[in-house]
Amino acid sequence: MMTPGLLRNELERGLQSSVRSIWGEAIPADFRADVSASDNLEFGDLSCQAAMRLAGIVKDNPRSIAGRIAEAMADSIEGISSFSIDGPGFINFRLKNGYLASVAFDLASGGLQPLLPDTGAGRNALVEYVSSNPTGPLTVGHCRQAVLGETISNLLEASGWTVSREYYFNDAGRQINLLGESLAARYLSAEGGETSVPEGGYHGDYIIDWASDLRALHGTGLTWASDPDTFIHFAEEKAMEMIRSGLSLLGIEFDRYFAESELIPEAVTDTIKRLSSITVDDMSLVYSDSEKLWLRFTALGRPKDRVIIREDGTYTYRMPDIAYHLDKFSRKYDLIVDIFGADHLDTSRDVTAALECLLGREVVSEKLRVVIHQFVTLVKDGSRIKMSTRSGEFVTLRELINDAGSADVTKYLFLTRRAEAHMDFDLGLAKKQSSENPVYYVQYAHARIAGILRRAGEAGISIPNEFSSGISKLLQGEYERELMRLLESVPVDVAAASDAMEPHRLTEILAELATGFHRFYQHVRVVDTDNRNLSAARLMLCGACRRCISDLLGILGVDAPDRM
RNA sequence: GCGCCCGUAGCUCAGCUGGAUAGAGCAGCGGACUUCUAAUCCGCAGGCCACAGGUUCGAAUCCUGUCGGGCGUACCA
Repeated sequence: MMTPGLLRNELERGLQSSVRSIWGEAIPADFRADVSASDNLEFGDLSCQAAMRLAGIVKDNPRSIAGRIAEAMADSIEGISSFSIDGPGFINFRLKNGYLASVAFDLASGGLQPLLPDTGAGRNALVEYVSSNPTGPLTVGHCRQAVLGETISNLLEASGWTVSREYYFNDAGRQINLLGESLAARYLSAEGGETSVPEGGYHGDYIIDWASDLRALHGTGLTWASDPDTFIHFAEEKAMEMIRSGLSLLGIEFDRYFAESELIPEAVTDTIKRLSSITVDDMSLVYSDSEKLWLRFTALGRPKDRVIIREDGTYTYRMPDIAYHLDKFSRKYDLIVDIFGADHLDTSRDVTAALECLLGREVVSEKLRVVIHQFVTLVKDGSRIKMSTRSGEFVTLRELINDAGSADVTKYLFLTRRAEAHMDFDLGLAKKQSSENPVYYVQYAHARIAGILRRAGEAGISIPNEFSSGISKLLQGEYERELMRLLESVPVDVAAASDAMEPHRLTEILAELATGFHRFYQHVRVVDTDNRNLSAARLMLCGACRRCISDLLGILGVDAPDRM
């Protein structure tokens, strides 16, 4: 099967060998003749700009270089019908109609997956995301990360990776203690006690509900002084429950919730031992300062040394985080993906530096990929809202989904922006936006196609079972070709999105597909009982489009409805 | 102060491993439903790509600086 990816590879190889056969040694070893999609149909379907980049190297003008390259292209590449030299020196290629139609046929019959390059080849990837500590419900900020992580996981799976989704949380630190103490305060104050939420504690109303649940279960009489573990465990359980229910609203299921306490007891001490045995410029990586233990991050190229063990003997959170990452590496994954908010950037760099020092720079840079996303700023009535779980001021995931109308709308909205872009989210506009949301535009295209397929079924017309050149001869019209060209580029673009781990590109592709189909629909009649062969051929394009849309929406975790 | 991210149409954002006239959605204006779903399509209008330099045959894209916004700069996570 000639796939869009293979076609481009062969074309690039052909161009490269042609360049080498002409100029030989003058060409740098790493020279690549890239082929990309033409952004304007007038310039053909694919375009190569190697000639312009070679101009300086071989001392000739780009147009003449382009001519020589094209002339030397050995045999014509399967699927390419013609080329031309245009503009300053672009080599433009036109794709054969038969090839375009065959790709559409493959899409219609087997969906997107078989046409995607098998980059992962069954290797194992671990994706860590959300990883919010159990201190309260998931908020708008977590939502972006959850959706990002889930879609990246799906995208990796689409390109052949076996993905494990993991949620890491800290169940041993002082935050959990504070949470327990905050619960105790609510519990006791309901009994008329004077206790108030502790300094730095959690003020959210949800803790009041937990307190009454706790009384229902344990009655009265518990005190923070004598039963701290009861409060802590209850609070943690409740918080995890809230988090899980939030995630289920988004349709997200983790393969594993990894608690810090699950790290074997020696994991952290062993890590410290290993770090202690390392010296950089005759200085130990670990040093003590009276009662505290420091890690010399500055020796690893980081801006500041950090405390790793406090005076009371407890670890600061970088330490277990390093140990946890070592654990991940020891589990023999081929790819380890961390998804973090911008506030974790600095820490993540520290952890990476420590890992590079312990495992070797090559191993870490080969396996570890960190995706950092910027924050979501909530805007209400024109002004920004500062969110904080601790102060109890936040908008939950659930409220957000209710406001936006559905989980699908919410997910799609978050995925239209790239991770590094800051996001303003106007709550007041959420509802208004949702009725004119791009997701409906895409879903509507899908529903329209489903409608055509139903109608065709009633008329006894179906997509051909086998591909033949006769089919492509029926698809010569302007709108057919436009749609086929679009469909042909989808697998390549999806593969690129997967390699870059940039899910927002999928929403771009979807919007293009929907636009392409709506245009096609507007101008071309599909079901026509007087032209059954033509109908069947056009139906094939509809089927290809439908599969592409539903497969892509599937990767985003968004529903592809048959009726709207 | 220092580090990272961002600054593109009225609004929300794509485009950023340099390339052929800078794109989309929404908002605005004007057209298209006896025909497979008008949640659609077609057209018009809208831009010193924050600003100033630099590299290049060629810059929204790369480099430097300035301004503006976000995040971090904890013995919180």
